[in-house]
Amino acid sequence: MKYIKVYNDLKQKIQQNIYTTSSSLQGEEYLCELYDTSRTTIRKALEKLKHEGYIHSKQGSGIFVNPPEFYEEKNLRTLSEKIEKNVNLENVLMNFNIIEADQKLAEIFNLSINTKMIFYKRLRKINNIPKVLEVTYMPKYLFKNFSEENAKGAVLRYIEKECNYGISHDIKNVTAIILDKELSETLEMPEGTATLQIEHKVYLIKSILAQYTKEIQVNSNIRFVSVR
Amino acid sequence: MKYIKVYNDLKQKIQQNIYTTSSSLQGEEYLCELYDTSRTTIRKALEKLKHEGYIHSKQGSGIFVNPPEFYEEKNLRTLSEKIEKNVNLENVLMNFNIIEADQKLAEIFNLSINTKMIFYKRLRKINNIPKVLEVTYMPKYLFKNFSEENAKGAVLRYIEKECNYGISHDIKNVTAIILDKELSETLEMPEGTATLQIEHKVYLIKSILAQYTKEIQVNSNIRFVSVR
DNA sequence: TGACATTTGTCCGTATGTATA
DNA sequence: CTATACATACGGACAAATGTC
Repeated sequence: MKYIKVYNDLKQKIQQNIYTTSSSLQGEEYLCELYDTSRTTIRKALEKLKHEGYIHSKQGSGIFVNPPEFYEEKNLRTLSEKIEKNVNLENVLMNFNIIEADQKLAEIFNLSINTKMIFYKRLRKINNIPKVLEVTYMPKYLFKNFSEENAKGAVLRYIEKECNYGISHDIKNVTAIILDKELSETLEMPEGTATLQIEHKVYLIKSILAQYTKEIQVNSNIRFVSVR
Repeated sequence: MKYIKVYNDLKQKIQQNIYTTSSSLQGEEYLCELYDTSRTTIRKALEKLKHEGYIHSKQGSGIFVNPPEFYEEKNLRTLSEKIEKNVNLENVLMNFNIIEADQKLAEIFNLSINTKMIFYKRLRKINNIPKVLEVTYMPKYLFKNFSEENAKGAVLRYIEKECNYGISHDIKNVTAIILDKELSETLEMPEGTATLQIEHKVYLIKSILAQYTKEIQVNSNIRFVSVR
């Protein structure tokens, strides 16, 4: 796929700051010659970069690179994709079980009651400091071979690479909660601290709900970008 | 613009539930004939609908309509765009002033210290119940005629329609806070309640920061959709 | 299992419209 | 006013995935 190659190459150049912020990208005609393709292909690559917040273009003027804050938080990234290379991410598995769906779970997943579900609870530590407490449910029939070992690793990566499922969307529901005694102990924070609770619904293509997660993040703020 | 017409028409049909969820959209060839256009134009309209979460397509298979939760919260909408028609939104202006930027504000807006800024604080009530407390800063030079009256209305609408500026992105930073005495009184909630504090940065095209807002929302959760 | 038609995805060339400098 | 650069639109060809017989 030619346009993906162009897209990847331009993205890399942008991330390496080869283009200074707001500087122009020498024009579509030039890029056609540089990559030896048609304008259609170049525009498709630019479209993708635009959609992900890397660039914007203006008729009659040119193509401009956006500052990093425009694109860094726009797409769904896993915790392991977010953190830098030199920090240590550890997932402490606190619970792992195959359970049967109760009414609430069945409704969330749009499955019948008593459907077999994978359940796990884990504490994610960065450089040995607790950061996220996660409770996750996944339908067993979609992930027949999912093991404790998988639950300790990068689960979204598992879904994509091992199972070959295409992840489509993640719907996040954010609320504020106050840490009770139990939570404050596991998260090593004072009781009464205000934290963010995030409910995730990870969907595969064709609207299949693959994962329902409730997580509590300590000491953190979330950043989102909406496009008008 | 032909593709916008196709886009609008299909969007309207989707929102009116003319297509049942996950049902197919009769195919590109069919749509070409229906709207009397080329496949390029149809595909451009479909691309836009895809980006906004209304549909997804699969090679060899077809075009499918997504359930409402996929698209309803994906784009930047103002409070007045979100609420239903029959509820009463009232903005109580608590403060309005022209101030000079201190160091922190100057840094946020990337302007020099003492630049003239519009400042206002307002309480947004829905059916007479306090919902959002907002503190907003906007550079005076961008909005020369901005008045108290404008601050009582729909400000994003003012930016777009009255000033003719194009809004590009909104970057939200969400944190959890606990209501102190003063906040709890204005928001009519018990002291100590956990709430969401959202910092907005509304950018125009070319990365110009038009508005910086800090808002506190009571009794609410925020929903976001990330695309993988 | 294999062959086939269908449907979306990719790519090219070309022409014209429109905002900007 | 003019040249430039992006935006829109058309038509055609082939590739790749899917569903069906």
